[in-house]
Amino acid sequence: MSSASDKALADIRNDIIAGHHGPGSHLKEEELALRSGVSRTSIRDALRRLAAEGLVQSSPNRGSFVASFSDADVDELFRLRSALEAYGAALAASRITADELRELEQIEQQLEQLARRAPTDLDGFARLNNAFHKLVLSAARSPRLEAMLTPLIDIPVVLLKHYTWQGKVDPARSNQHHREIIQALRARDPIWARSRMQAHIISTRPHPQANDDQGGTSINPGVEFD
Amino acid sequence: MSSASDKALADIRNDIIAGHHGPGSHLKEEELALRSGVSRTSIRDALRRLAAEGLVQSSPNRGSFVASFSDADVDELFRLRSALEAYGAALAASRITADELRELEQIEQQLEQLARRAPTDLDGFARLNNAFHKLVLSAARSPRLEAMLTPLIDIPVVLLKHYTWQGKVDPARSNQHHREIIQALRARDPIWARSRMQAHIISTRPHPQANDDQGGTSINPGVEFD
DNA sequence: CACGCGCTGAATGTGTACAATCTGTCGATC
DNA sequence: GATCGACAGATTGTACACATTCAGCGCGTG
Repeated sequence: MSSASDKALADIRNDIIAGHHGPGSHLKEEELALRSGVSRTSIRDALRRLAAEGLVQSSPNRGSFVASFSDADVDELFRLRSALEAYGAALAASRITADELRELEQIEQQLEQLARRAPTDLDGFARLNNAFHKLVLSAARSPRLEAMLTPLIDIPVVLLKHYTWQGKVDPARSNQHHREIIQALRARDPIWARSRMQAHIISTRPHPQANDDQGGTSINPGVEFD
Repeated sequence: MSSASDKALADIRNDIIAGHHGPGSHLKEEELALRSGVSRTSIRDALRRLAAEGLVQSSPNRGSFVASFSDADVDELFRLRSALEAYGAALAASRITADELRELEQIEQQLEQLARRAPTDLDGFARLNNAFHKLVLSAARSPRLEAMLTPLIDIPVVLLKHYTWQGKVDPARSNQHHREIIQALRARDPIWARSRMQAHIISTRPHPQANDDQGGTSINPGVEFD
């Protein structure tokens, strides 16, 4: 399945990211089929793949729904992402090419340009930020890691659309981190790259508001993730 | 899609694990459909899910093939699994119930019984070992982590069938590790559980024979994984 | 009024037919 | 003899039609 199903996949994903389907909304197959101009068969295929990515959730005989995330889910997501992407950055430090490093710098400069403007273009920022992280990930040369992590990187973009990012995305600090990551990669220092990436992602994670330390089933910060 | 597709999924997976389809072999849809007594539609669905798990690889217009793993792949797999499952163990330490702990001990005792017999029943050992790890994982109460990790836990079973496990599976040592993990979980000590699990998995990983330290693109042990 | 039963319509699950694509082979040509 | 090209068979991709399941609703009953 290629052309039709791929088109469907792209269409649906774009519509979700663009906010056309809100979290929890029911993705009806026939509706999507009509919208994309392909048959339900291809739509189902695309939905399966999106479910595998975690962007939609399916239940038998009920259909597919856009995934929705609780605060705890988001926290969990970022911790996982932090652990995995830090691992990826360490691999990338050994394997990244000079070309890729150059491209990384280009992206970083574009990010800085964007950060200097007054009303921050959050959309564009997210897109460039994504490109940065995807590029580092691909430099790790681990297809499986890439497959697991790509959805985790994409999901925050969806979150941006529908949840209020708890107050602050700090472009300046984020760019500072990016520079440090590039520095570590250029030095080909896996440990450095690892810790920088981990710190970067954990620090960009949205805070569960006023994390009351009642303990219970909530996550114990700074302990469980590596 | 439930009954037919689920049956297909189970059938195909079992056949792969049982060694009926070797690594790299072409999984022809019609053939599988005949074998499972369902239509190609359901087979395709099952193949998609298996592809998402990484147990099969699909390419457009060519079909699906049983995944095959190079030594480097296997090494990568185990490192990833180590990082993720250690994280899961840490979560489990906070969240596991008394019932689950009891069940864990039961499994461990069965494993010990098996280890005492002369010709080690590798098949049964693998199955119980799997149950142990799956149970710890489910105690972490993180559906996403579970989804990512389950395939990584299952794949070694497939490997056992077709690759020569570099010499030694040491049941006694493995059981020793399991006891320590249970101990850490009962103490509800995330850090302890984490490090025990990590050590356990890394130590059960098959060694890429005589890891010649030529460096290059090969993995630098003890550095990149957390 | 609350509860339960059965119906109905919409949505998903499954099967089958047809279209598109690829792989390997056979033969013609240089 | 080697290479290129076209054909044939097999295999996957897509569409559509039918079967099945489920959620909601209205009706009747205690």
